Amino acid sequence: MSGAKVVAQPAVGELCCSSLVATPLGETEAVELAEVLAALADPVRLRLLSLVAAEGEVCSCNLEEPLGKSQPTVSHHTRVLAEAGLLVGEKRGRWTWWSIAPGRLAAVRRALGGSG
Amino acid sequence: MSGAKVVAQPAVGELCCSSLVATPLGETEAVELAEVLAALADPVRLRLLSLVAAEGEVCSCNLEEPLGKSQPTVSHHTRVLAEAGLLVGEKRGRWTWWSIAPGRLAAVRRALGGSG
DNA sequence: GTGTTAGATTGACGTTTGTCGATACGACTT
DNA sequence: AAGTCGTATCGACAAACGTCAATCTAACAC
Repeated sequence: MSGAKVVAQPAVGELCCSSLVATPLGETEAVELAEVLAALADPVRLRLLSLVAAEGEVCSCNLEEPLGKSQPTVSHHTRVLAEAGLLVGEKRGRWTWWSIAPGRLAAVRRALGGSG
Repeated sequence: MSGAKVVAQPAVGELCCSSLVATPLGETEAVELAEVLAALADPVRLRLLSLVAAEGEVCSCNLEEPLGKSQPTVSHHTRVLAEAGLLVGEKRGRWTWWSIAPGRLAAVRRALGGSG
C-alpha cells in the first residue's frame, strides 16, 4: 500500500450527453443535475471550492480559518462536495487533502447548456 | 400602452467578471452565485426551464400538466426562476408567457469557470 | 351587471438544510 | 502504554424549502 487513500467516493450521476436548453430534461436527469447544483448552491461551499482550486490541494485544517466556520461545519461541506463528485479527498497520514475532481464542474457547465 | 406587460423583474446580481476557479470568490460574489444556483437546484425547476427553452415561450397553463404539479406550485417555481433572473414573464391578456432570460444561464456557466 | 378563467398570494404542513458542541476514531509521538 | 492532533460522526436546533388547499385578483365573455 502507498499510504495514501482516496476518501470513499460515492457513485455519482454522469450528467451525460445533452444540455438543458437542447433537449427537454427527463425526470431522472433533472434529479441528478439538481443534486450537483444543490451541492454548489451554498456560499460557503463555493468559497471552499474556490480556495481548493486556487491552492491545487488543501488540507481541512487550512480551510477553517479562511471560511470562518467550525471544524465540524467544514467537514460537513467537504463531504457534501465530495458526494457530489466535485471534490476528491486523499488521506495522507493524519491529514486529508482535498482537490478539485477533474471534469466534474465542466460537466455541470455542459449540462447547463451552451457550447459543448 | 401595448397591452403586454413584463412581469416585475427584481434587481439581480451581475455574476460579474471572473470564474470560481480563476480567482478566489469573495463573500458577496459567493452569495450572489449561490442564489442563482439555488434557483436551479431543483428538479422541477430544471424541467420547467427545459420546457420553456424547448418551446421558446410557454404560458403557465401549459406547464402544470407536463410537470405534474399543482397550479400554486408551478406559480411558485416560475416566480423563483424569475427572481433569479433566469426566466422572463410577460402578461398578455389573461395569460402569462414565460421565456428564457437571455444571457443569464451563460453568465452562470461563466461563473462556474472554464472558457469564457 | 354576473359568471368564468388564468394566475398570484396566503397559510399550513412535513422535510431538508446549515450550524455547532460533544464525542468518537485513527494516526502519529513519546 | 498514554497522550496529542486532525477529522469524521452524532445530536440538537433554528431557518429555509417544496407542496397543496383555499382564497384573492385581474381579464375576459355574456
